Amino acid sequence: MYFSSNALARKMERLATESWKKVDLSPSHAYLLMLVIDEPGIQPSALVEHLLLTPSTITRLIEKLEKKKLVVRTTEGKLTNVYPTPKAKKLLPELHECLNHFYQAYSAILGKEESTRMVSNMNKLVDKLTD
Amino acid sequence: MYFSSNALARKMERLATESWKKVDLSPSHAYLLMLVIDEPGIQPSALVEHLLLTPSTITRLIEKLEKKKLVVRTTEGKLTNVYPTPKAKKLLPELHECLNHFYQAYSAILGKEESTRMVSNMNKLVDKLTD
DNA sequence: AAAAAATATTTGTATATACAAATAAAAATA
DNA sequence: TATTTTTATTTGTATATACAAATATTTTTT
Repeated sequence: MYFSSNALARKMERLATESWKKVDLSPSHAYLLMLVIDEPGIQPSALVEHLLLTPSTITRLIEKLEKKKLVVRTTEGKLTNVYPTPKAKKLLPELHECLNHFYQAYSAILGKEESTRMVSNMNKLVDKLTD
Repeated sequence: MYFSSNALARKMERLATESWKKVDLSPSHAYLLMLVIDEPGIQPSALVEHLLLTPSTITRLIEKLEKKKLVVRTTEGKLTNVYPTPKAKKLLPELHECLNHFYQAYSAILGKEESTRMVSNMNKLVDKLTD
């Protein structure tokens, strides 16, 4: 189980990295950016929930996107809002293309049905492991 | 799919790390060590196949176990053999205990049947992704 | 036999992520 | 209102792993 889940994650990472090469973003950065475009002003805590990553990782991802001028951060009190830049919005169609490319890539290998089932099983498992 | 597989791997990593705390080894180190004990003189290239990791990672894992005096390496020509030390052999029962603890931990959460099915599905998937 | 190609391993460096501690602000309690 | 607790985010540092290049050796080809 240990090695299977790790191996699967690494394979998926590779496939995803390949898919997002065109926009020069890692899959995590790309997903985060899409969430920010979809919901401008979204807070890091919300990103944590969507992406199943830890707060520190989210901070690091945002920092990198900020350097690339794809998002901006405004902090008021203890809360932070993350907004997409025009540059990011312009990139959206390409991001969707990459997402689609990735989906096609793995569902071509697994079949759409099996893919869907697998994802939902994994999610169930993750939920159960999240106490 | 991308986040689900990654999240699952991270949860499993945590569960496994917990299980191997007693012997003060990371799961990867522990599995590698068990393989070496099981097949003294095993070569890095064989470990690569068993553990689904890259050669460089295997080298790094062995290096660490060597520092802990749990394995020794002998190199002749381009081939390297890895052997367990007596210290490692003495550790074997504890390693098995940890392995069992880990198995109990996740199959308690998922059920033995679902666990087995999940693992075999993941392996199938990994195989298909390994071109 | 000399040169080229293939194979096994190691080394330098980079990426993704996490944990724990630090910071800072808001909310709850006394 | 002052104090404590909780919540949100960031920072310092560590781990697991990979890729690409380097090294060394064996095998194949010429």
